[in-house]
Amino acid sequence: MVNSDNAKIRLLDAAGPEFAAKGFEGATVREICLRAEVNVAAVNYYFGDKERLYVAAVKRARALREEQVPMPLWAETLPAEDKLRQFITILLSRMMGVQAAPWQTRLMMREIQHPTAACRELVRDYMRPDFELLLGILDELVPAEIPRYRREQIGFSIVGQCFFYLAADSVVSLLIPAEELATHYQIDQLAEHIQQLSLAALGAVPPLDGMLLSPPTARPTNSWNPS
Amino acid sequence: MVNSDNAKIRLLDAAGPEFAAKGFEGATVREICLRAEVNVAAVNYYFGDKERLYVAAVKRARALREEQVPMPLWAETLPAEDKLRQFITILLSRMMGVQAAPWQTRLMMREIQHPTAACRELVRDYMRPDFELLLGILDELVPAEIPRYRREQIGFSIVGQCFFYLAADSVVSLLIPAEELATHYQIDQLAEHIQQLSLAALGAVPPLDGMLLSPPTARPTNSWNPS
DNA sequence: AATTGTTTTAAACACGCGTTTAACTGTCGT
DNA sequence: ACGACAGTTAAACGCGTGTTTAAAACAATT
Repeated sequence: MVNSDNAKIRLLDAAGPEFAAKGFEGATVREICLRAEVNVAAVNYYFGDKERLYVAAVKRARALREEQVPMPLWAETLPAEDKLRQFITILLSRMMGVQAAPWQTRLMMREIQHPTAACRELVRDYMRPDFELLLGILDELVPAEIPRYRREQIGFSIVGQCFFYLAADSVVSLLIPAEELATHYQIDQLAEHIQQLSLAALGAVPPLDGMLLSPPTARPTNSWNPS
Repeated sequence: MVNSDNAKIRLLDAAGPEFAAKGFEGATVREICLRAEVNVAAVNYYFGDKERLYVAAVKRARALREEQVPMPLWAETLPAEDKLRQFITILLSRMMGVQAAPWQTRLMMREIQHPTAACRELVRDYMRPDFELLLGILDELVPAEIPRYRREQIGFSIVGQCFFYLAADSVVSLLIPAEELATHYQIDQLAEHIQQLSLAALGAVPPLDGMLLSPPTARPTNSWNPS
C-alpha cells in the first residue's frame, strides 16, 4: 500500500466529531469526507459503508478516551476513601473533559442512548471493567454481609451522579445561573461533593450536618497525574 | 372548522412515538402520516413544517406525562422523609413507566440530550418546578446554614441517581443479569434504595451499616394515588 | 341550490443522501 | 520498460426525503 491508512485515519478522525455532533442519521458522508479532505468514495473503499465507518469511529473514540484519562493502578495501602475520590474524579473528567464534553464522550453517549451493534462491546470492554473496579472499592467500604446486588446499586448511584452532568448538562445550564456554574461546578468541586455525599451515605464520614465545617472546596482532591 | 383538529391530534399522537423512537432526523413525515392515516400534506397544512410538528409533539409529551404521573400536594404535617420518598418514586415512575420508558419520556430525553427550541420551555415549565419542589423538601432535611448551591448539588445527586436508570438503561441491562434485574430493580426497590442512601448522606437515617437490618424491600413506599 | 371557505387528496417537485462506476494516478516488482 | 495493483478521482445513479401544487371533496351559509 502507498498511502493506505493515512486516508483511513483522517476519515476516522473526521467521522468521530461529526457523528458525535449530529448522530448517525444527521451526519453526512459528504461532510465527513470534506473534513477529512478525502474523496467521497473513500468511505466505501475503506469501510464498506457508512454504518461500518460509524462502528469504527465509536471503537476509536473509546480507545482514545481511555488512554486520555486512564484509571490509575493504586497502591494496596491506599485508603478506599481516596480510591473512591480519584475514581469519581476520573469519571467526571472523562465525561466533562476540560471545558465541554469531548467528542469521544458525546459519541459514546449516543451509543448508550440509542444502542447499535457497537454498544455491546462498548459495555464489555469499557464500562464493565470500570464498574468492577468501583465494586472493588466499595467492597472495602461496606460491611461484608451486604449482598452484591446492593453494592451494585450503590455503584449505580455513584456513577449516576456523575453521569447526570454529562447527560443532562443542558438542563443544568438552564437551571443554574452561569456565574454559579463557574463558581461551584468545576470538576474537582463536583467530585468532592459526590464523594462526600457517597461516603456519608456509607457511614465512612459524618453526614452532611458536619459538611458545613468542611465544604467541598476546603479539601482538595489528592493530586495524581493522568498523563 | 369541520373536522379540523381531529387530523391534527392524530398527527401529534403518531408523531410522538415516531420521533421518540427514531429521533428528528430518523423519523420521516411519510411514516408519521401513514400511522396517523392522514395525507402527507397534512403536516404542512397544520404545522407548517416538520420541525414545528416536532416541537408540538415535545410539548404534548410533556403535558401528557405530567398528567399521567402528577406531583401530589402534600399535607403540611407530612415528614420530609416521606415527601422525599414519594418524590423519588414519582421521578422514577415518570422515567421508567410501568414496564419500559414510555414514548413521552423518551422524547423528552432526546430533547435533553440534543436541545432544540423546545428545550428551554421544557426546563422552564416542567423541570424547574419539580426541582424547586425537591429543594423545598431538602430545606426541611438539611441545616439552615447550608448554602443554596449545596442544596442544589444535593438535588442533582438525587435526580441524577434516578435519571441514570432512564438514560443508561442499555448499560444497566448489559451489566446486570436479567433475573437480577427482575428481582431487585423494580421501581419501588430503586426508589427505596435511592431514598435511603440520600437520607443517610444527609444524616436523617443511620448510614448503610445499619441498612442490612432493614433492606429496601422491607419498608414499602407509602401508597399514594396518582389517578 | 348555489356559493363560500375549509379540509383532504394524489401527484409532482427539487434536492440531498449513500453508494457505485469507470477512468486515472502513482508505485512497486520483475 | 512495462504490467499489476493499491489508491484516488470526478461524475453519475437511484432512491427517499421534506415540501408544494392544483384540483377534488366536503360542510356550512346564504
